[in-house]
Amino acid sequence: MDQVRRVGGKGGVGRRRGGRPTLEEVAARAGVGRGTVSRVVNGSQQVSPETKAAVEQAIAELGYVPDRTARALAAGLTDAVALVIPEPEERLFSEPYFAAIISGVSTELAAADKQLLLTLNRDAQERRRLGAYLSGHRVDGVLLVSVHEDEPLPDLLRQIELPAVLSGRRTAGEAVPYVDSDNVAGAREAVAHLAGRGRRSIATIAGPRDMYVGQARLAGYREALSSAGMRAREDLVAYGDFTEAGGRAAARELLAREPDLDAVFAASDLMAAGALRELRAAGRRVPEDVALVGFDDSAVARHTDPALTSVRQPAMEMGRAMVRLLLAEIAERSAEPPHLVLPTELVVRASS
Amino acid sequence: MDQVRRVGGKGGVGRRRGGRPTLEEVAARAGVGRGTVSRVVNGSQQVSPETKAAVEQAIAELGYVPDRTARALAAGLTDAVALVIPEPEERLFSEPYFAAIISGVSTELAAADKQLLLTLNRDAQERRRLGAYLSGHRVDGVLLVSVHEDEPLPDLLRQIELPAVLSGRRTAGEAVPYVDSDNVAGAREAVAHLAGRGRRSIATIAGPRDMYVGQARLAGYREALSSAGMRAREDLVAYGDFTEAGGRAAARELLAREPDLDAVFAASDLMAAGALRELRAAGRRVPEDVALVGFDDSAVARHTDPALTSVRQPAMEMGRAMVRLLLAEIAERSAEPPHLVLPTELVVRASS
DNA sequence: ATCACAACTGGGAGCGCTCCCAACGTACTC
DNA sequence: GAGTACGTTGGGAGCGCTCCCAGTTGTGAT
Repeated sequence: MDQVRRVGGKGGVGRRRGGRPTLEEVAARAGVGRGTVSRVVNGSQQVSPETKAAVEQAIAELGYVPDRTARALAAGLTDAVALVIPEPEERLFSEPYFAAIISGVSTELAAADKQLLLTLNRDAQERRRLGAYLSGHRVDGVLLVSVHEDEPLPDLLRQIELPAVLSGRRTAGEAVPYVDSDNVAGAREAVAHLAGRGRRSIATIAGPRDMYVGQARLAGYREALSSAGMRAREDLVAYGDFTEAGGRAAARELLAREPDLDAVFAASDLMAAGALRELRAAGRRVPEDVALVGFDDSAVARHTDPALTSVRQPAMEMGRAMVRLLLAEIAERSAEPPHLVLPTELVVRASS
Repeated sequence: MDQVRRVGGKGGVGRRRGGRPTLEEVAARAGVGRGTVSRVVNGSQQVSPETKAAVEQAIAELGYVPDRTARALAAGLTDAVALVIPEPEERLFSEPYFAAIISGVSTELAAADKQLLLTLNRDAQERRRLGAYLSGHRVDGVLLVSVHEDEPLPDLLRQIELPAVLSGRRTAGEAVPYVDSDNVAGAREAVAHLAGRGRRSIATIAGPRDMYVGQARLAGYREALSSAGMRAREDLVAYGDFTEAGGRAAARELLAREPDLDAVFAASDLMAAGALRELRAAGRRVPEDVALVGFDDSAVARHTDPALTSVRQPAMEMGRAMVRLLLAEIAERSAEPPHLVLPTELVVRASS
């Protein structure tokens, strides 16, 4: 029986390493020891040019590719990072924000030659299993997107000493490293823009109360009103859940409370799109009767009619920044959890 | 690049994730051998109930979580699957199709307790590195989305004997396992719908010629015309690249060739959205003057004004099916490359 | 009592790699 | 000449697990 060929895997499912050469074989062929090949592969300076050349030739001849699994086991580092998105799929579909984050993360990770493990966690049950997953030593760090205030995962991760970075913070004083966009300033700018156009009765459709991002945008709304010398009226604030349906319901509510409102700032484009529909249904013209501004500058914003003025978040850049922060944390844990707040940009279109 | 490796090798202690218990420690605590613990963890029937209970208690007490890296190395199976999306990020953002595929894949993979490795490959250079990645023994199989006709990856994968499943096929006689939606039938239904509404001059904005999906939808268009007793006119076919801009340019072209066209079937919603803009700009009313149908039933379709009639692809289900096929291939390679073609559904809205 | 056979169980032998250390030059110094 | 320093190098000792093979025990048949 050939031990060389012998492969594991229960149920007879062969190990599929059809003769893939190992470090050892490269070493034999190059006439050097394992350690030397390892040094060459990992770019150590401690190898003489001639030896290096010989090893590289052997690698080329054999078509050797290092086994990352073995490397991970021996070195204790997996060179992989998990991206956790604890959201129902509807949002994943409709919010290009996620796609942009993923794209940014992917780009930056590829540059660092790290791998991306994607985890979509719809429900709490899956979330629980995730803990085991992550402690199963398969990733060096975790990227967490769209965390709710009561999300326990970040703390769990800290407990098992797995570096993590959030996109967005759970609270104002977030204790875990994060990257966020300047939601307060973005909202402020949007509302100031509305005020600047002479709108006097500016309502807002805020995000969920249990998400910092919702609170922040609402705070920006209030700040802008106050700066413009307007009184903040609680009856001009309605809450939505970032969905189109939620936005529509919120708009209906606002219209009922204040039929004369002449502007709406929605904390997401999807909610703005819902509001747009409701305003239309209620016979309001946009922007003539009611100006409308959204948040996210998503594809939806460009396709409504009229196209939505919206606050652009640098989602892709946020993804990249998250990775940079995470890799730094993996290399060396910093004493203070670092964070980064990126600026937003108001994109003015026909709706305001 | 990784000089500051954190311990390992010798001394036994000091490894990265502090006191995570090992199989061996569980064995010691339960007073059994390693093999027995392994059997319990992997659900073997060959363990007496008492022993099993003892081991399970030890596992619970110690909070033991198997190390997947070690398992992968020893067993030769990684329990991970790569999802490769060789697309520029623009499409990833704008086409909810990808998000839906990802979501389906993720769901099905989670159910099988497998991990999802996501790889976005913008350019050919990254694509090349991918080969090494994949042969680096980190995944048991590969899911490939949106493959162009000249994509070499599937064949490369077959060469290194890594099971793969495509979403969509490269050619009519695809030799690699795939899951596809019935593009021909979908297009046929869309065009038949247009003909059924009395449209006589039905143009199409087809997808890229080098993608099977483009060809298939074009074929469906022709079949439907022929079934309706209409002559296929080549001047009523324009090609786009699945983007909005491409759709707009194609619509301009069509309008120039045949000002009297009264319907357009676009091979994607994004192209339909572009066409809608161009039709408007050219003074045509939709649907009164020109009826319009898209493909994909994406979020865009719902947000244009009028909302687009579109062909829905079961993208999420396709993702799930891909995983099922792949897992089957991993378990046991089938002689004939299996494939699955899922039905589409016409969603009629205001544009037609 | 003996034997055959099954049901269990322990632990050796790796999987392919990284780490580290001792050992080897070689080139200087004193 | 011995002594010191340093740049290289080979290979032992694991990393935590699975696989598999010999036990070991228990059971029923002879």
